[in-house]
Amino acid sequence: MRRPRADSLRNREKLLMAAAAVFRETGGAGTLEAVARRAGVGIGTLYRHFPTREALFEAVYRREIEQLAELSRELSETDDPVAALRRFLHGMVGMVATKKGMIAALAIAIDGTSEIACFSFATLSAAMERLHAPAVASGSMRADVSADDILQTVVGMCLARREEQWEPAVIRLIDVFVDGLKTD
Amino acid sequence: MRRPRADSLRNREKLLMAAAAVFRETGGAGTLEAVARRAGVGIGTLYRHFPTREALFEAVYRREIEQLAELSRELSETDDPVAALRRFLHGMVGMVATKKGMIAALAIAIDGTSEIACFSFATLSAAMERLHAPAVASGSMRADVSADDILQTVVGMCLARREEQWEPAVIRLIDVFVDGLKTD
DNA sequence: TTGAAAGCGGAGGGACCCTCCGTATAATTG
DNA sequence: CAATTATACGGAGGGTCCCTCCGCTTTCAA
Repeated sequence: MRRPRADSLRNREKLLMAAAAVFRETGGAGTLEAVARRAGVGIGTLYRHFPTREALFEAVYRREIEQLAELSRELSETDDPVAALRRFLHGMVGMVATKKGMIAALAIAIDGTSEIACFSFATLSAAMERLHAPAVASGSMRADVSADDILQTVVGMCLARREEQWEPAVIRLIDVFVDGLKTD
Repeated sequence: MRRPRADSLRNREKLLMAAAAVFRETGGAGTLEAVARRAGVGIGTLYRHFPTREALFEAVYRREIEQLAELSRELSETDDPVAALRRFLHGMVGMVATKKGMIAALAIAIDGTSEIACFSFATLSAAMERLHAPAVASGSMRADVSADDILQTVVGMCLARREEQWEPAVIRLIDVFVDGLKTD
């Protein structure tokens, strides 16, 4: 098993850079041809590296997803598990509001059916679980709502936004929701 | 100002029937060419009647949206405003889960930018407001979350679903959310 | 150095979108 | 019941994007 050719790695990297730029500018709607052009490679090369649009997307935003996982790891060491969960959700919203690509990454994680979208979802799901399980175990959070339920709710709140300054509203909604999750 | 030609009205109706069928079968992803073919008219005719895909969608699902508005009117005569709001949200989820087209109609109402999508959103927004205002006025619901916030949250919950049997989970989530909305 | 494995590029076929305009038909008028 | 005119019809065609396929090029192990 040879190691990958140098030009292959180079092109892969160029494609990721170009895709990040194009997706940022177009809100994820850019054409793959534009990405290939920008990367200075043929369209065929793009498709060889990333067989579907989603595969490219995910490769671009995998890092974003992993940042969320990282945040959950940090917060999981807190004393107050409900507060940690709340802070995680706030952080999630903040990242979605700030980083152009995150919303697209989440949409894929939730909607996508590709193997790769499943990975994203699993990562987020695990991140959520890490904070959810202690909260339930401590008895301060109701047990009939799963970590995935919460994840999908929060992503849904972010996806279904039309106005410009939506961040404060969603933060408030999350607080309401978490209030509802607390056992009396 | 003459009245519209008979063939025009006939074709419009045929197109709506065909579109409803095609969208039901494809989950809203069917092509406009397929709709025209099914209706037995030319593609040009379709575009004359419905200048954009969204316009056609909305025409098809306007009724669905209006059913929700109707439900809110019925419920607005209840004594317990919070319970009425909760029942409306449950009804909404039920309709989304049952009627194939509703989810698409909602997605358009929330995401769409067309004049016509705005109408859908306004209708739903008004329906929501009809139940929200009394609940807030009665003092049993917090005032810092708007009717639109709730609407978008619930639609988001429905949109961001991946599994098959999602209805019970979303019902539970709504209950949690409404619990959070109640003033202690 | 060299030859095969790996990778590259882009032409091209397919799907869909939407427009345009010559033709056809319904409504109106005399 | 023509003749006239406003409306509407249909689908060819141009544009965009998606994705595949295969002849050519480059890399790298031997």
